[in-house]
Amino acid sequence: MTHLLPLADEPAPERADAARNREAILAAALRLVRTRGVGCVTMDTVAAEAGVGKGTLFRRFESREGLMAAVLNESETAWQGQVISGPPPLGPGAPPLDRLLAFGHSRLRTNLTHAELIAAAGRPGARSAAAVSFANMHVRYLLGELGVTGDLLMLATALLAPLEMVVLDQQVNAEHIALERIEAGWDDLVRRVVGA
Amino acid sequence: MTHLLPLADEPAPERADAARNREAILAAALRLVRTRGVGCVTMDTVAAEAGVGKGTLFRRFESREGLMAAVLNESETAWQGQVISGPPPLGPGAPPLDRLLAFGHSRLRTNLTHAELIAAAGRPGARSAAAVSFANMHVRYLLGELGVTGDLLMLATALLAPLEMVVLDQQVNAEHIALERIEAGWDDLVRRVVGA
DNA sequence: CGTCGAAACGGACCGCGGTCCGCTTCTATT
DNA sequence: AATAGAAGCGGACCGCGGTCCGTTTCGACG
Repeated sequence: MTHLLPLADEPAPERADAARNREAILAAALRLVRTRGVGCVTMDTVAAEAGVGKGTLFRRFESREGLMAAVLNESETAWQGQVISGPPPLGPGAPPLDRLLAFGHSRLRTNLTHAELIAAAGRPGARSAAAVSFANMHVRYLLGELGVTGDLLMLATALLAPLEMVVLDQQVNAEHIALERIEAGWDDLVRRVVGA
Repeated sequence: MTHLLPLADEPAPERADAARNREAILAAALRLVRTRGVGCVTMDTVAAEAGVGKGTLFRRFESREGLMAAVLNESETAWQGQVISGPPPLGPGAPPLDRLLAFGHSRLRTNLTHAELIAAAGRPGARSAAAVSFANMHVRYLLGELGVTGDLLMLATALLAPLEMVVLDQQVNAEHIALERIEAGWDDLVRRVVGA
């Protein structure tokens, strides 16, 4: 038994080879997604490309959805960076309303861009918890800056909901609504909610 | 060759045995979903229960998602009946705002009740096209009655979006938000949108 | 270093959704 | 009633996601 007491229950340190494999897998997956498209990426393929056994994939990333979520997370993180410290109006420096509007447009485009990946990542992935709550927090913050009062968490959720892929997909692929109209509709919604 | 000219291109009449099988399959699926829960219903099981070959399932209902969508559609239709001709405030007879609020609450509960089935029916099913557009149309109508002006299709979509299962699931299962709060949040959203 | 327990590995294996194709059944027509 | 061919049928078959478990590798400690 080691001498130190487990003050905080750390999430288990992960062995060196494990970390190496995780990275190899993620890299392989990213490469395959880019070259062949999401639909053609099977777990066996990724395993082969990464030079590991299939079992390893599933130990590191729970499921196919989990792996896809991890791949998606790559670009998601970059996007979050833009929001937090990128150039205005998306990043800080612009008036709150401008930022909010820019945020919505950006999210819209981003979601549409990664549509396939988002679908493959599935809903119940760890993606939701992270991505959704980041977006929600940011919108809540901007609503606060705008002086909006009320249940901000609910309000933020309401603003974010129409930007979810389920909704967007229906509008774009089934109803063939133009992007500009969706954007305009969202702007309108925002203005009504903030009471401008 | 028959004598009559195909004035309208009818969707092919469906043979007697085909119709019989479709019904048997649907009934079997419904029964199994009720007794064992959605997760335990495999296509082979349904086929056995209905006394047909597996191939038949896939010819009638495209995919597992399609079959689940058909099962779901059963209760969906009943619900639409309530909205169109049921007792107020959900049905006709109450003031538009009351109807709209009742509509939202009802949809919320219904979605939550059929959560599993909705998940199993998947997004890209024919379910969207029908169910979503019915709801949208109804909300649009009520917004009209309330004298709201603007892009009603977008507005209706915005009001419906927070009631989608993707959003609800996140709120209920991940963030553990109470139902009452979600309802109150939606009511608030509605009031802001209609400008009351 | 050598040792030892835990963690990680890999690939054979399984179940399920989905397809395919040779056989059967229906129905329109005479 | 006979017939022809289209529509439907069924179950063997396939590929993929996911699991399991005997073997290998790591790294903490003496």
